[in-house]
Amino acid sequence: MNSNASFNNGHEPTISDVADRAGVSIRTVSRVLNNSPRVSDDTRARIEQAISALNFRPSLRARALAKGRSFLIGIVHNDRNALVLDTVQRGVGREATRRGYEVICHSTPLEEEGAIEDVLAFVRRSRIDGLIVLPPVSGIIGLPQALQAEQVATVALSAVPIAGYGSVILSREGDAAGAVADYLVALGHQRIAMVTGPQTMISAIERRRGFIEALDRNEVALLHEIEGDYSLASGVAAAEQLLSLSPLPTAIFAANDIMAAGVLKVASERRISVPRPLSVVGFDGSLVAELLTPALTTVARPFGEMAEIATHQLIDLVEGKSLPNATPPPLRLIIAQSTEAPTSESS
Amino acid sequence: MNSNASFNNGHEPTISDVADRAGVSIRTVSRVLNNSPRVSDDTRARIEQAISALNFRPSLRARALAKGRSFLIGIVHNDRNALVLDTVQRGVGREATRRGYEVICHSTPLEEEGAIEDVLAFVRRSRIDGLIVLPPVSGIIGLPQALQAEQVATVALSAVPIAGYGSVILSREGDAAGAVADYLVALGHQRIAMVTGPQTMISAIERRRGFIEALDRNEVALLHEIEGDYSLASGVAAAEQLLSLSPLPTAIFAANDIMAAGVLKVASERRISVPRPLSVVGFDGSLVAELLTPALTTVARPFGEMAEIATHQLIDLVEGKSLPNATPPPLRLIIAQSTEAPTSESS
DNA sequence: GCCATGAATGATAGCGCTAACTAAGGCGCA
DNA sequence: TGCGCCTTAGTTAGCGCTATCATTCATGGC
Repeated sequence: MNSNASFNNGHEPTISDVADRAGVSIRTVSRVLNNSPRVSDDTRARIEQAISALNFRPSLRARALAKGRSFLIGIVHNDRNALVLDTVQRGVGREATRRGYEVICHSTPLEEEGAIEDVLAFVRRSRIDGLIVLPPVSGIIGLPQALQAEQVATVALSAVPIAGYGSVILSREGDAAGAVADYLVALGHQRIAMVTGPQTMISAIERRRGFIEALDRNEVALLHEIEGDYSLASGVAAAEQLLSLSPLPTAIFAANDIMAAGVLKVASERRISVPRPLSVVGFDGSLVAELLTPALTTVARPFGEMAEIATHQLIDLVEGKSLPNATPPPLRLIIAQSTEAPTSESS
Repeated sequence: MNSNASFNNGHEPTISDVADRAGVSIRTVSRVLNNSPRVSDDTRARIEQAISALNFRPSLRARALAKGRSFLIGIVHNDRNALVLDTVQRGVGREATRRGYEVICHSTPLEEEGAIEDVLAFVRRSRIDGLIVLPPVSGIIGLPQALQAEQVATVALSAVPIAGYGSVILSREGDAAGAVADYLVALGHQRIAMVTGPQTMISAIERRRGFIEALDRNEVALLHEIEGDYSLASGVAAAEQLLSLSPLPTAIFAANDIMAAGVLKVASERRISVPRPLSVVGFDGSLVAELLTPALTTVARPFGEMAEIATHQLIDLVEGKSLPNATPPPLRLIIAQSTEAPTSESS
């Protein structure tokens, strides 16, 4: 359509090209670029016109060098976040672009000792201004302190408050797990079992706690629980035990969608159909939930919005602005085909 | 353990700190940093020792400014790549780190017109030195030319050769689809149907072509084909038609795992069990394949290694080295529980 | 009318690194 | 012994911006 061709004399236009064209000094152009108030409307208009005429955009790297900042923010994640990574990156990217930053991603292993060193190496090497840490990496003990020592502003996503981060975007996973319990009890379930996540991980602890506390409030006792490690195999192993109980549970809550997939596998093998006589609930709201048969009732975490909020806070932190308390959107129970009221004879 | 504390006098050590400590000029330090040969072993050793004593690492942004390059490479992907994104990023990150580059990710929408503009805006804004483009974005008509005009080195991952990119890392998806056909025929299937991907997308065209050509070679005619769009809903819709055929197909090949999940859903609804009398095959080797019940026979694409190779080539391109022809690892047929020989009466 | 006041703009020194260009030795060879 | 040559190391001018001064110019109170 319109020829956006820059008047490129062999190189990108620089701030002095703009200054020449507008007939001012580069200092004044710089003021306009930085929204400094001491510029007359007239001059400002002339400069802005020159900027768009030349299709000029300031060099991030020159600005970075002069300002002593990189205008880069990092995301630290783990392959456990694979299913939500794209969503998170989009959220971070939207807000970062709006504010003139770029986003660097780093996938870190989760081995106890190596992780902190790995993250620190990443921070030092890339010279980012700020960092967003996703769970479960955010829950690593000692990481906030290590990052603090490294002088990098950090915002974490987490299921519980953690001291040491510049800010924590909370997702109330315990509450959401409680909502699952309420929902199952409301359907009429009494024999409810749970496959928990690894109790070394904060999110897993929270999901278990929230679920059990809500059952208590409903005066229903947890029939049985088995600890998994969020993997498919552990979901299968847990289900094999739970589905050998007699009488069978009428509902199983798995602490993530992947283990729930394992439960569905074992149920299918044993010809126990879902949702009746067995209801199954997952957690995460990942895209696998709807692919499974039957589609899984699960809890969706609004990672896109959380990421956006986290980025907003992070950049405020980097730029020394005050941090308003952000309230992230709540988690949402997504009811699909894997849950139903228990059959009458078994309730 | 060991205190890695830098002798930080309030700021990161710079090249002149190193020069002072080693008793040489910064020019000589710079030569060491850039592996220039004209430095005596003695001096080099002294400088290297000073570097590690100060825990100095050169500022990427200063180097970027001086060299006129950013040492940043970008990955352009799309939410369709969500399931492999983490793998790709790891692969790219490994090689990029090794060579002193950082990785910026950008998720781009796939609307026909908007995509090219979106990618160009990203390239201009971030000032990356090079770009890796994943399918299906890599297949957008006109994109290679637009990127060429933008002067950014680009390597694409693709199922077919595409003119205009600096280099293309090929995954022979047609061949892999052919291997699926061979495998099904070898099992004894004769009534085989396919759910294709959208025939506007290169990968979808290739998968269809490879599958049908291999069936031809085996002298088996494709019973029926329905075009989907790689979504779950389209998989369901296609399966509803295919499973209304009479006699039923004994095998269905879906062009991606997600549509295959849709086929499993419909099969389950209609109480047609898998793998007998109905075998189902997917494509992608995504982590959903193993979560499904039964676990899906599928084709794994070695994205991690492809990404690593792509990055290697890209950086060679950026640095003006010659490009050796890279042979990416082949795709792999993963045989799981969703396929089996057809029941004798139906073969 | 004169100087304090303040707004608008300019000159210029870095930010930390790279890369011409220069300069200083050490050596072989006539 | 003197000369050019090669190797090694230093000097210094940018890269494109920001930000600290300094400067100019209009204004207004006395």
